[in-house]
Amino acid sequence: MKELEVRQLRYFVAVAEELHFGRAAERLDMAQPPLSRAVRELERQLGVLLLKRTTRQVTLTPAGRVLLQDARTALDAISAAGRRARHAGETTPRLRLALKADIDGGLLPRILDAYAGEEAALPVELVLGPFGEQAQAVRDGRADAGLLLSPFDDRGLDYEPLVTEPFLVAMAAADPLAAQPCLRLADLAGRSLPGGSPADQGVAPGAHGSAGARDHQPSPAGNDAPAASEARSASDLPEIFRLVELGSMVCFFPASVAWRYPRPEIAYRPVSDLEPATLAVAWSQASHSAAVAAFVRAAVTVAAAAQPEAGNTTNGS
Amino acid sequence: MKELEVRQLRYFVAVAEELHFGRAAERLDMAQPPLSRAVRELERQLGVLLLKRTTRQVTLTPAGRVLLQDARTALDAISAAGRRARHAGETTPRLRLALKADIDGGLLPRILDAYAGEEAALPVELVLGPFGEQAQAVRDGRADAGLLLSPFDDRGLDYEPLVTEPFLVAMAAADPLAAQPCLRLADLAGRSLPGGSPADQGVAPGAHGSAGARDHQPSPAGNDAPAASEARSASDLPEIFRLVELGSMVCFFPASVAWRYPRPEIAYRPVSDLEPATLAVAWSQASHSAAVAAFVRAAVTVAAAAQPEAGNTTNGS
DNA sequence: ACTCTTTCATACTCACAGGGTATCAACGGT
DNA sequence: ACCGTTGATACCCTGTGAGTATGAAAGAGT
Repeated sequence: MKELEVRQLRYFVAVAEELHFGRAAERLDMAQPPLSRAVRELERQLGVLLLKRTTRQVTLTPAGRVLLQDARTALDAISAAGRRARHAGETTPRLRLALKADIDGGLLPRILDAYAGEEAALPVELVLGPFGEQAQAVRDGRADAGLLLSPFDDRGLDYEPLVTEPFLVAMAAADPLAAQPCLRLADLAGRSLPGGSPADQGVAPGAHGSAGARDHQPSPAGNDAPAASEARSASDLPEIFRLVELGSMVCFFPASVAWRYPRPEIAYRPVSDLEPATLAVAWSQASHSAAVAAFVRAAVTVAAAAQPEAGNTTNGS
Repeated sequence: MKELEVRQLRYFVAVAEELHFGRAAERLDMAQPPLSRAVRELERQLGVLLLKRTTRQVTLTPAGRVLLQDARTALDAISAAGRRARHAGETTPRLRLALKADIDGGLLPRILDAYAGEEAALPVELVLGPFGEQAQAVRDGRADAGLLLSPFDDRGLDYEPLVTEPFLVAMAAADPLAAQPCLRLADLAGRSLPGGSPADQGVAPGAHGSAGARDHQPSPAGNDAPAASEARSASDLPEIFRLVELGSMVCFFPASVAWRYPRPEIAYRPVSDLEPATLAVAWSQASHSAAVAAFVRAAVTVAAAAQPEAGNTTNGS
């Protein structure tokens, strides 16, 4: 019953995600045979069959699915440990805040102001992630805290809700649907959404936890660069707006984002049967840092002042 | 910027806990020089000084403290991944429930009953942990769920409170303090508590999170046995009761535990300024298993029926 | 049905990293 | 001043993880 190894987990996750030893090996930048051996050895150690292989295809067993989940969180925890330790050693400690540009509900300036006034305040460094990867950034230690929209994968995170606001659908002003003052999801059936990567923006308030957003890591492993440009279908706001104006797609935004981009050619309409978006401040359960605590306090205070009727659901910590 | 290794974290944690390379090496069952080298190499990789060494003593730097925290959670996550995968591969899947004998508030039979009626119910295996190590057992995958008393280290766990009941202090019936119907903490100053291992029973509602209960793992590493007998000062209930009867110490218990051990020679008294104990059902954030969900549902339902006035603070998941 | 291709497994070799032993060097207590 | 304690350095050696070459099995195509 020997010790489990990081290498083994990385290998297994790669294979489990690719469901193909050859591709997985390529992704890991190694040859296929040692990869096969390593996974077999892992199975032997655990006494469990993780993958069902035929010469034509590889599938996960139930135990494999369990391990895939846990291995990902474990690998996150490891990266987080390394990143945080590195960060803690830097000469100028900073608070790294992960957010998606413009989803702060207009609160960010006030939050930063309030935070600057706190005792334990540090200089804030914004970590702009292109996807819905804010939660992941906090989880794996690239950021100390994050502002994120509510259906997010909260494993390993503590969080405090800040403000809740409705989702609006953005569509071409000329769209016949724009005549109605309020829509329902069914009305939008058949309209194309920013598909491919539904992770961007507040699209698809369905996909929670589990797989969903984090199956592939498109950037080459171990790349700490500020998030390589996402060459997806349509991912930056100007491009999305352009497509919306042209009527070739519709898109959901939290109200505060919509207010920030008033465009004559785009109509924003509420959607009656769509869960509202909740902006939350999240941080890793693992780190009890005074700077983070101060930031959370600042954020909650500002949000409470901005939306005084909000409920106060305290969780964890 | 190479990959962090499990071995390195284990080594660092050992040294950080012992603050002594020699002892740490012994604990890791290896020689001292390679340990020193490994830790140095870790520091080099992170570009951070983790330990300040003089020839006479070793101390943690701030970065070292940060890493100690994160390394522990990371190591837990790794063990959990291994244990859960092993468990998922077993032919008879079971729900492993961690609890301390008698702290279930008398709810356990009813909860098990209700659970047995659930769709996704599995045979339940009780994991009796001697310490306050239930949370740890759930965290590192030895158990799928746990019943634990409230101030517990909830990192990595989701939980749902079940019932709240006051702590009582148990003392010799002959004790002069027993004359009073209700005590305050100050009255007990100077009385000896079950010291040494304050982790047992609901003693000391202070020590939360961080270090505290989990610094050493007394049982030999990798031992999956049903928790080796704890040879601490006084850890099993009969022994504790004996000492209480003799007046040589006092001890706190949640009310339901006290009711279960009525003894003529022992007086139970409420303590006015002591936080009540909350029993909670907890499970790992990482595992979204139907069996666990069913158990939580059963537990919450039973608890709600037993204590209908309880508030309903929902958190996570 | 035969073949070709795809894909995972096996056999063998090699290199390096992690561990051991012996020893040194620095600092403290007496 | 000396000795004991404790971490660091030097050197060697073994085990294991990775590569290359090759095999075997199972679909797909004709």
